[in-house]
Amino acid sequence: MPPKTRRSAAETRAEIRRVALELFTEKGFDATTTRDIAAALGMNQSSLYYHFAGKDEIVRSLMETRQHDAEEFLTWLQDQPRTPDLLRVAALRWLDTTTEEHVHGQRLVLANPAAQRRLTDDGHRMADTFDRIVAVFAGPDAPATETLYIRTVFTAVGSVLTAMPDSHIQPADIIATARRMVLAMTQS
Amino acid sequence: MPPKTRRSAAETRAEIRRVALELFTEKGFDATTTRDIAAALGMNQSSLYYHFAGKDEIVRSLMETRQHDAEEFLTWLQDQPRTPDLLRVAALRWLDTTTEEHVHGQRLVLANPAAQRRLTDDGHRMADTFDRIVAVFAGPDAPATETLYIRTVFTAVGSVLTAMPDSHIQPADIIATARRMVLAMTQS
DNA sequence: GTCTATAGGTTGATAGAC
DNA sequence: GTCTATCAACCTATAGAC
Repeated sequence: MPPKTRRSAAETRAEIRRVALELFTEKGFDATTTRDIAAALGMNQSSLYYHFAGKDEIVRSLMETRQHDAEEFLTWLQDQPRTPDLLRVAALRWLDTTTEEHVHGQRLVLANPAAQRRLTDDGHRMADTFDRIVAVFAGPDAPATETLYIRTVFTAVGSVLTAMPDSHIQPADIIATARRMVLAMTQS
Repeated sequence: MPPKTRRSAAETRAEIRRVALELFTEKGFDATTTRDIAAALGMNQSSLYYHFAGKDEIVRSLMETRQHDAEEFLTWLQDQPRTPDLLRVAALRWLDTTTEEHVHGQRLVLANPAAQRRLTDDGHRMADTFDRIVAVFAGPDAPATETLYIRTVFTAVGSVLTAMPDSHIQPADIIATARRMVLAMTQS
């Protein structure tokens, strides 16, 4: 326990992130002003700039990409023998790397698709990696519906969140439902 | 063929809607200015206000809700005997009412979830109707994962669009993939 | 670290000529 | 119907006192 100080810089930074995540997810990034964030914390709008370089930086720090996870997963995937049940095994493995915090991040991204494209060039790299993951199962000559199907399997969490964007749903329930969806869509 | 006039009011209105749909879907509603829309049409920003009362009105006219379809579907659904395959039959029936134009509308909504909540109170009514549809299969005491699963089945088109937001994908392919997803998720 | 004050820039919308 | 001109409102970000 640190002695009763006012509030450390690191704590305040975390508080800003927490409030911003909530507001950006609920009202959208563009519609959320820096004043909104500051007001929710009972502080002045300009004080945010002591902790973050700007509004963009706040949302960027929240849109933690899973780029590294995805690349690691791709490496593993490409080393696997192409057994008939590989799609199921792989999709479940990917799902297992999804933490509750990732679900909150996914919610934020789905609530602000345009902002993600605008502000994170990491979103593009993530999309590239996903293309390569899908390509393991559906080559370049595969029909569009096949590619789409595979892709939907791997983005099951996003599917469930799209069906139920309400932010009070438990991340654990989202993940559990996504698992059931993956199982159903990969029955042989 | 109408005689070579400059451009009728109805035609211009349609053009504005077409361009706005594209921009709102790609850049997002908040990030798209009335100047952007006007520029894409080679006209002045203020001229838009002859055809629409405001920016909000344009997007509202594009977010055509399927409220009527959904209510009609709910009425039909509640009259059906609760056979084991009702979920599959019903989900496919709902899917069959989805036109290509609906897919474009869905894309717009998914690209601007916050704007929909802000500007259309019709979105809430739609959500209510969907709650009642889902309730036919998962009562109030059903576990959250069951409700989520049913909901995901009925929003299959949204799932596929979330997996692949690129706007160059053919609506027919989206619908076909959604059908395959519904079939897989409703195997008995 | 947080405040006040304000600069600097966009934006949605209106008024009125043609 | 479309234009020019303009405004009031709002936002992000900075400067500088405390």
